[in-house]
Amino acid sequence: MATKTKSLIELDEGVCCAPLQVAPLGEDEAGELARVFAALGDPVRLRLLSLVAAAGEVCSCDLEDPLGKSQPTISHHTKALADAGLITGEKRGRWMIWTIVPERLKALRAALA
Amino acid sequence: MATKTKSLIELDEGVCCAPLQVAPLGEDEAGELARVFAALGDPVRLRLLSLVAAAGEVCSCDLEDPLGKSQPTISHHTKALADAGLITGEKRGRWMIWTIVPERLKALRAALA
DNA sequence: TCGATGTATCGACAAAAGTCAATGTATGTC
DNA sequence: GACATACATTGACTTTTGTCGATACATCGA
Repeated sequence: MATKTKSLIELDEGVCCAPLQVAPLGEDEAGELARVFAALGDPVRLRLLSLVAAAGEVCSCDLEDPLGKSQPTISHHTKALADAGLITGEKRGRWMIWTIVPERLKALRAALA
Repeated sequence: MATKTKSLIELDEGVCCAPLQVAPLGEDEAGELARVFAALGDPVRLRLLSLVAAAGEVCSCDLEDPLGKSQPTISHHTKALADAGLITGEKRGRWMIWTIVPERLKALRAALA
């Protein structure tokens, strides 16, 4: 396999980019970090994330009512959070079960240090 | 003065909202938190923030070259970060000097806990 | 006072994002 | 097999956002 370019994934392994304060972010690092923060930059997604985090695991169907959004919108937001690596989904029967990815949150905290 | 509605400012005083994991975010809290994260959700602003953080203080004029953006665009982004409370500006002569607000970053880390 | 410099604002525009109704696709139940 | 349920995808629309040129404002030096 070719040497993979450094990515945010490394954050999950504790390698982590230099915290903001230390050295100016490169364009690539900034781009990937920004994608994750952008995923948090929507109130509906933040509440969705906190619902998942607080409950441990939640299916999509149990998110519509508390968030007050349509089913396609919920699906849109879960996908956005999953693409950002903040939650992960497992299909269980007809239900899609979402869980948070704590390492990802940890990595974000590190980047803000 | 009337009793002010709870705001993210309180984060700066260590009061802080419950971390994501603990309890579902209210709509107001989510809205304010999302505004801050949205400010971080752009690669140019992230690099701008890291430049300010790494240098301690920077004037707007010294941001155009490293970021490769026009002066109005820099002004636009500094305003966005300042509105989010992540940086603060002080006018010194003809220069606008920007500094990070470390308590704000600390508050964000706490919210992600 | 005049010209140069550093920022902010305005106006315009293209691109991206949030939302939902309609429809498609699995999965489970009778 | 037929129907119901949970979720994803598509298409369309509106709003927001990032960008820059032009312009206005403030400050300093000559």
